[in-house]
Amino acid sequence: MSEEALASWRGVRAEVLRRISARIWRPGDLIPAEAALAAELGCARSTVNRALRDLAAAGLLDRRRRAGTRVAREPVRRATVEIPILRREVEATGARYRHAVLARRETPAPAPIAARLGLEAGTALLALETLHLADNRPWAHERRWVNPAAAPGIREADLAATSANEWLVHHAPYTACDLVFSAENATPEEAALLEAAPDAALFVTERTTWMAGTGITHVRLAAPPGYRMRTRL
Amino acid sequence: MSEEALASWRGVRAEVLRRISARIWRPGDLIPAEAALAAELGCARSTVNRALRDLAAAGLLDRRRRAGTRVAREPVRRATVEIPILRREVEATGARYRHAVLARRETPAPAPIAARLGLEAGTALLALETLHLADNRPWAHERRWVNPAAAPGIREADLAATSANEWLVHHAPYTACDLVFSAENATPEEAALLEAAPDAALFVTERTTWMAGTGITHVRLAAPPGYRMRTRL
DNA sequence: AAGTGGTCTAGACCACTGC
DNA sequence: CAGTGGTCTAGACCACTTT
Repeated sequence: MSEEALASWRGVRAEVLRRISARIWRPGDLIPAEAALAAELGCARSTVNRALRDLAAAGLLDRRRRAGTRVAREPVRRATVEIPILRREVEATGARYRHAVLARRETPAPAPIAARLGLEAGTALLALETLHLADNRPWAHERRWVNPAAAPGIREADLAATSANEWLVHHAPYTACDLVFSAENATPEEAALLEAAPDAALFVTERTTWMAGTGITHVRLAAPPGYRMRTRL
Repeated sequence: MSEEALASWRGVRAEVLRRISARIWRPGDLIPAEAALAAELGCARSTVNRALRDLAAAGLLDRRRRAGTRVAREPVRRATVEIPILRREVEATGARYRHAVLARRETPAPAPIAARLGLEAGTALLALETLHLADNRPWAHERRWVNPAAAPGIREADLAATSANEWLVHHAPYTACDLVFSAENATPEEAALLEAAPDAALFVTERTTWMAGTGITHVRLAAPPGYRMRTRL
């Protein structure tokens, strides 16, 4: 009954988590209102609010005004994945990074790409094909379309020195990003590029980014077997 | 100069984002302290704090006490992926969910599994193999090890009625989770189970969860070609 | 109508760290 | 040591929704 004062939002979060895992509060249960919890735990309501908001963001609680806070019946947990620059990702493994631009041309946007970026079909885009290497071994194969209107200066950039990936990260911040991860069997061409077996299972990342509603770039990255994307929660 | 009062943390966040994308504040730049921004924007410091904390969590800003807040030189953007119950994921596509327990036995933990879960090698675990189906077509193949000591009641649970995935979500909340995503070529057995081509590229999710330091379960889920994991940022 | 969470404020103290 | 972000408080108003 007599709780110590938990005067830190992490402390409150831990206590709430304890009550959930001890099944004092079971899935679907309504838990006390912020004000009641604050009084019980001896802290300010805003401290309780921060703790509960954090747990709701993690998917453990459902909160609605007036309706109160409930322990999620079917927690949809959320994990964060980090999206570093490829060069960083390679260097983090201790390997030396290098990239090679395989193709570069200006071309009207194919319909599916234009649709993804929210542009008129036929808009002039910069199409790039790049191979990223770690210690001279293939790390990822990249196919990219860039909207030059949304990335001023990219036409003049030396993309052989700085990859488009890195150039865009430094020069074209984005406000929205769509990510799709999947597995695909390598085509013969891609298998050769990646020095992988025919039909090798590739880890494919497709990313589309926008700045304030304007499509910046759409990219497809294919990594050979062995690639692992990790995250903690 | 004369800013409107931005008396909402989303407004402050938008304004900071604007200044970053307009390159008023460039990568590496030190931005004004919270107190200065609050004065300039006409709001409380805690409002600015919340906005900047959010942008730092998204990877756009680097913040350190005393050192101040800088625009990240190489933003490591973070996206959140949702981890729903498989049944929910299937039902969200409009399909009917079903699962079949292919194997179930109690077995001493193999060394790698024990190591992952932080248990003594040889601890008695429940080993399960399950096929998840959407409209009677294979959706994912699951291999799971459960530590019964951390999931009391699972031995008695009817896992044919409620999959271990779902049972655990309802009965064993976790505090820590390790996730690894990769692509693997199907073995002949797995290809047959998933009704996929030999060597098909499978999207593999490996998940290990703990409650307060005690390993609960380790699971490997393999999804046939066509599976896509999406997220927005 | 009333009760809930969402947010903002003004002020305060503290932890950390670069000077 | 001084300046920064991190956090807590007490109070307030509001938006939303359920009753």
